[in-house]
Amino acid sequence: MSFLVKNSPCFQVLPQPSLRIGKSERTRAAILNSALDFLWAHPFRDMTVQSLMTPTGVSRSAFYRYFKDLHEVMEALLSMLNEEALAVTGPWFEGTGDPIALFNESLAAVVEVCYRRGPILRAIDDAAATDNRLEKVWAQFFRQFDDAVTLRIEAEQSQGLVPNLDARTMAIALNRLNVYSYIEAFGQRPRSKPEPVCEALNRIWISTLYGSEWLGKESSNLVRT
Amino acid sequence: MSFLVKNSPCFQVLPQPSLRIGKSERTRAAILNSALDFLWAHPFRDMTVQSLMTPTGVSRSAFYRYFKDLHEVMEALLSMLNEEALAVTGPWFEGTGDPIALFNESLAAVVEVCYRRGPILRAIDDAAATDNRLEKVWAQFFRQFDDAVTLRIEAEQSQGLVPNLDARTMAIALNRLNVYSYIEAFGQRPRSKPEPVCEALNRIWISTLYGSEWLGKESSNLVRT
DNA sequence: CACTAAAAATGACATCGTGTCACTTTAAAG
DNA sequence: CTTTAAAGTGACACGATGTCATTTTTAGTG
Repeated sequence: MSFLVKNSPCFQVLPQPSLRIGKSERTRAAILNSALDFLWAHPFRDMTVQSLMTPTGVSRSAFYRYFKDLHEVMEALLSMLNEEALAVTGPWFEGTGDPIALFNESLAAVVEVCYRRGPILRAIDDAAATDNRLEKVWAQFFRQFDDAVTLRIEAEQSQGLVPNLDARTMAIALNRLNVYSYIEAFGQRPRSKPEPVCEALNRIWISTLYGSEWLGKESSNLVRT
Repeated sequence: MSFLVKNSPCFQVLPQPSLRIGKSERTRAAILNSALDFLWAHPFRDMTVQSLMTPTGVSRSAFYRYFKDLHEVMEALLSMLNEEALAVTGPWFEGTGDPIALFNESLAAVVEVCYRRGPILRAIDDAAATDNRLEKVWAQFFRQFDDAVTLRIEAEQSQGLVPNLDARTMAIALNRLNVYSYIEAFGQRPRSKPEPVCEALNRIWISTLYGSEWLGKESSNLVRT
């Protein structure tokens, strides 16, 4: 899931069948690409094993050599998405520097990722409703961000930047706000423009955590140092 | 869906088989009650036609006399939930009176409804992912609140109470915030306590729309009159 | 009470996607 | 070229769905 390359109509797992890797790896990647292609144009509920294997030219039953079932495919896509999201939110979670500026940056980057992967994000959420195991992994994905945001809020609270509130409850609410705003806006094509969504989320987070007087500003070294 | 009566383990459609109504109506209500009972203890993905009919003592195939499929059952439950939610949010949507006080009241009431119906709410969202028609009805449910909140924000803006922002985008984001916070907190048992959720949502809405200086206050007639 | 027509309920069946399995084909290494 | 493990295949059993012809029940009527 590392080497991602731009390809029509969406980012693919492997650019072209590389001869340097085993046949097994190539077929597995082909299936994942099938899934990305399929979900770009259809909802998860219409996905069947057949629909993923036909484009690969391999028989349906071969699918089960690579994945336990369709949900395991979705789990692979989720782990891909998770990598992309973490890569981009890391800076804010570490959190050395101007908190508001850092947040703005991270938010914009994560919105970009979810815009680009919108239909996949939606498909994962849909699929999680139909499978126990995937549901757990999806919940873990959320919890990971819940934990990080909770820590961040508590850190800011200890500096007096954020008022006294139940950090975890707030983190959970704000993360649901974001993910389901992404799914709503970017989950099915034609997708909404990302900028207004980013702006709205930014406004909500900043005014809730720091107060509305900080909107559109960086917190500057006045407060921080 | 009008006469709702408290009954273990959750609110039922009909208290006891009334002899005043036709057999057909009674069986239909029995199926809906089966669904409420089932979803109180199991996720939607485990629901089958059989699982709804066994408790009624009627054969599986009789189900199709009353509903096209399981999703039509969920549609009926959604319309029930919709009634309950509208009844409680109406006052805020009409919006004559102190806006912040009215909002507090409506929010608390809607949180109570979603707490009481948590597992059902979750089941509807899950089911919507697996059926085109239900997905549309569910989207309409959201749109109805998106429209109402948008109007309300615009009304406040024209009075100078709420800053200039994209009202619709904000309404969509805030509604997703609420519904998916409810689903997260109340969607599966054991459910979280409703009060902290209510408090967090209140904080987010108020500080985003009116500014953090209004937290915990009513806007009073100073501003309004 | 008996009769009848419509409503309600039933069991059997065809369908569809799933997951498994015994078997065949392929391809890489000696 | 041979060997052996990996990759791929077709056929099958399963489970849930939705339909249908048929039977049972119910409610109204003479």
